[in-house]
Amino acid sequence: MTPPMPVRNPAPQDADVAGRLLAWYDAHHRDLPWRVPPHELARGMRPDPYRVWLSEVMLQQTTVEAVKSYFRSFVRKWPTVTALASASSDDIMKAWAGLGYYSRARNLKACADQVAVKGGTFPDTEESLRALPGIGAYTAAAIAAIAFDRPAAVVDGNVERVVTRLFSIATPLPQAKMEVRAIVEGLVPDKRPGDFAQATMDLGATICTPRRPRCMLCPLRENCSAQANGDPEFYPVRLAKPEKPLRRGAAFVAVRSDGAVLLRKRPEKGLLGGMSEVPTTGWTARVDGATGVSAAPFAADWRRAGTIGQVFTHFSLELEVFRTETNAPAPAGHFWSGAGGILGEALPTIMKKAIEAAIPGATNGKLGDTATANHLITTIP
DNA sequence: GATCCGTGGCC
DNA sequence: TGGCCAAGGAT
Repeated sequence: MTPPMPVRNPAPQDADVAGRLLAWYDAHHRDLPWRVPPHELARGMRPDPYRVWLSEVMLQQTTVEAVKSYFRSFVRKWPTVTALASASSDDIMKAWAGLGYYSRARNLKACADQVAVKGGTFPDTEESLRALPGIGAYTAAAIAAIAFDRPAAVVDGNVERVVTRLFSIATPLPQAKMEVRAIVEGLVPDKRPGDFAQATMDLGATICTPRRPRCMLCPLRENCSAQANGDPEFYPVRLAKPEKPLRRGAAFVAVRSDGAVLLRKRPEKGLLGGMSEVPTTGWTARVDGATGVSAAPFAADWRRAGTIGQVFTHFSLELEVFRTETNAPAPAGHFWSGAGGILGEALPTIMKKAIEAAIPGATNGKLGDTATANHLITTIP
């Protein structure tokens, strides 16, 4: 595919892009649990930096819908950054389980600790925020703009899409990032920079969507180069992604008569770092080390319970699940989950799937039926 | 700069 | 149905 012929239209930087976006935001902003809407800001209300920070970290590469319930749960459990700092890493990992990218939870705790030591007050500049664990260029700019009213250039995936369309930027991402940033820096208004950032992201989420953008409803359509060219969906151009290799392994679900499940903790760093898991074979390669019951944590009457799968960021995984019942003490490095089941444990989704395959109903609906149906592989050779 | 890091919804 | 993508960060 080739980019459409550029069409001359009023240059976006000469239009009052920020003014139009803010007016649109006043009328069409989304109501979100962590957001202070424009009419309350106008009455002098200020966002709580803790809630802004928490929501921004949760929203990294994660959809708004997935974040909502986790955000509510976190602020109910830990209303302030000091309260969060007082929590154990273990409790934070448990509360984060299912949201993904678990290094975020570890960095969340590290960041809360640092802020708590300084009296529980977040720094209020982009640079000082950027120095905290888990806060990169995007998150620092977002907190600075939204919580502290600083004219920071907030560039996320939404903004990249809006800007590459507005200016017909055919340079592939992520190569075009610097160009996009420079443009945004020129667009940020002195007043209401936080609302401007949120307005741009809301526009990207509801109007300037990846597929089938609703250009007829867009406040910027008159100045959008891609719209004038007739193919906004062409942008942004992205580099092709490498295909995901398939890895295989086996998972062992040992069930005690009181319903407890044998677990162990994964290393702090790396894939699913710091989370719990049922014992498994290795699965760092396509066929990794010991296979089948020879890799079980102890000899027992292991019965096949099915095969589960999950697609991770850079590989796909299939695990053959084995189950046994035993009341033996936990082997070294292992522990029995709380009697009655595994609810509340820091289990990533793939591990909940494994347990669900071995003990139907064990995850008590915390693993969606749809997800279970989509990933349970019933045809076993 | 390239690679590693989850999950769920969408068409 | 599977590829795409979402308010990215760390190394």
